[in-house]
Amino acid sequence: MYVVNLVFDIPLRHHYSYLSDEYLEIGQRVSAKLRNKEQIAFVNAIVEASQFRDYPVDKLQHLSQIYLDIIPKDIISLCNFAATYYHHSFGSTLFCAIPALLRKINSRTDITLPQNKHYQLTETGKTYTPRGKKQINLWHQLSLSSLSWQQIKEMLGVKPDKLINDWLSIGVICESSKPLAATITTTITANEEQLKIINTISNHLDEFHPALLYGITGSGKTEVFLQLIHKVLIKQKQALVLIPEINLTPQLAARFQARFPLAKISVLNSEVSEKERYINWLQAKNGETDIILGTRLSIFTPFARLGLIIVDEEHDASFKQNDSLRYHARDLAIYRAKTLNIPIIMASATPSLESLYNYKLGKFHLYKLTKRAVSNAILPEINIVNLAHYPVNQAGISDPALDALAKCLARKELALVFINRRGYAPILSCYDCGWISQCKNCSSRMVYHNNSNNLKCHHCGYQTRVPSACPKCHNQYLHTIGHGTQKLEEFLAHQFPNAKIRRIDRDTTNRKNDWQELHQEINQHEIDILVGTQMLAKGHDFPNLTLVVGINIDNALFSYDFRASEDMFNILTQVTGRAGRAAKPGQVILQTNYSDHPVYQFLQKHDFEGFINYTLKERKQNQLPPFTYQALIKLSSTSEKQLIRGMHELSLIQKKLNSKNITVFPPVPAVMYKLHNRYRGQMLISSKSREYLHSYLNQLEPFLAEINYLTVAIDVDPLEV
DNA sequence: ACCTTTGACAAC
DNA sequence: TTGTCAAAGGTC
Repeated sequence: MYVVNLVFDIPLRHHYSYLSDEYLEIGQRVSAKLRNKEQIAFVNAIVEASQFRDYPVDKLQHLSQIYLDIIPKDIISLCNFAATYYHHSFGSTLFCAIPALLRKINSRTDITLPQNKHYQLTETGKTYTPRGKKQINLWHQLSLSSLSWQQIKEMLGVKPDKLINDWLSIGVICESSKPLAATITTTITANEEQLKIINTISNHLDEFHPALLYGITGSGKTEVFLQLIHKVLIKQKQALVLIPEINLTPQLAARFQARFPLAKISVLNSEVSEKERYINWLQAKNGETDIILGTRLSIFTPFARLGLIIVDEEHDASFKQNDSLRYHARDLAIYRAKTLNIPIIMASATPSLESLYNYKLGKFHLYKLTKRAVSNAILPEINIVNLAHYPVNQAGISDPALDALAKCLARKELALVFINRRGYAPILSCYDCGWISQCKNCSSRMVYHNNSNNLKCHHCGYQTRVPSACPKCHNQYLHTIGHGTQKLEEFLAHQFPNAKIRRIDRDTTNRKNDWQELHQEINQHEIDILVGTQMLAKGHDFPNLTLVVGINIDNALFSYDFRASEDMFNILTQVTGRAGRAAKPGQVILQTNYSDHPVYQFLQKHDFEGFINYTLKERKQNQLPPFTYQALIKLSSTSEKQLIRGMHELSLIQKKLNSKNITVFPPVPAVMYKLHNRYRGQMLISSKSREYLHSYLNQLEPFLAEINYLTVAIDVDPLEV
């Protein structure tokens, strides 16, 4: 008889003990009654019942069921680290890290994995005479190379089990080992710069080697990934590639598959069904998968032989999860690479200040790609249009920008107009009484969408019909304030009636097919002008694009969030990087009221390093990250009264604690005070030392647990302050 | 007397 | 987190 210590999906520190007749593995999935309710749990520890002292053994219950799934040790230790670092309960952390199918009590996990056997012709098989067109064709293919069950199925068009069994029994074919994933059909030569980096990193494949790959847009970072992955595949190891958004996945997956036709590549993101995720999880764990391509959540995928982690667009904020376990996938990836003793490549055209600072501290190795990969491709010329001299029209566009658009149309080349705001106009207002389109759930305005004739809140999703008159004073004439993608699209269609204009934002382009269609249309030169939000900025390659116009880009300059200008610089670098990727030179026009602002000066000179040094200096002066480490205590409640009570209690707690080497800012209402019908407040804690910050949070935690009349969360290394 | 809301507390 | 329990407050 054994006593097992179980981890449940509850936000508590404590774990619970049960009796088991069988010996169980650490990480094994079981179910047991907790508070009279059947729940899934995982084995945290196991001892002989006679050795157990913590609780009277005769009062323990037996666990109910034992499953076959086991969370591997390295994932458990990753969760342990994440739980400690992000001050989240171990139970909730572990349950975040596994496929949803494994979390639920009644889900079917008795899935048979897809067939992955391979077959080849035997010596006798080579003289066999198959009958029928399809069989002849199959036999012919088998005489050329071994084929997988899946490939045979595709050739026959039906389930091949019967034929395979027949041929196996008469000795025509036999099972063969899986062909090497590293087999490449196309070889692509890298340029000198790329080769040098590939060769250097190749020397560190068997050790922890945190590499920051800083490569300008279009410099061919992906080629570096592919060649390094190839080297990892040759060693029969697996690779994990983390990418920020799901938009880019199909393109990237296709490129990887084309390069490694025999590799098993699994995609992992929120579009993948729960069942498929579970299958991916199992296949990566048992070593069948060669490459996982996925969003932040894939950092928790178990691997049998992980050999390399790549974090593409390492600066991207979507690697940070902003609810439940508030982890940063890049940072967990570093931990994972360190414990596995493998290299990790963090790549970006605009690396985060945190990573660059880590390089300056000697923690990361820096590799630079400074040239565009396509020969002759040069960085676009950037023109700053000072709006003091060139006023804008009703759609927010200046004359120089319109001129450039007209010329681009005449050249029959593609133009991109970037405006980071979807909808028609961000506010609808009555000039008579001052009514504005306020959301009833949030402290934000509802955006006017003219195609659906709706007012939509972009924060909570609430929408209403556009009122025909002012709801307050019944004035017939309501006005829009500001510009969005729809307004711009409407204006450009009017201005250039013969141009084919395509709007790209979350309202038009949501599903993966949309992107495929878009790329097809662009490649067939069916589009003249793209109007879109930052969705367009990331990673896409539009060969004929030679003009980029940036509208309404000043918003971020004077934001409450100290990271806003960094984000804006990055997005603009990415957007402008779309222009002139092929042999044609590109031009960028940025409209601003603050043309003297350093951000624009650095942008214009393509001086990322200048911008970084300027921003680092500013951060140092103001004692901000990366020079200090921050944590946010976030409070929220549906009752404003309770929130105020919570903020008051938090400030009392804070005064009681020893805050040596810690700066604690008093609790304040959040910038978005009301969101989705919840009132929100926060307390910022900052310290020059990570250790001090963590020990302060440990001190604070038991007190936070006592504030149980509202939701309290700790956000370590928050990205939005 | 009876019903609903609220806060405190415990889970093996 | 979820669920129970008792006290408190309100209604018929």
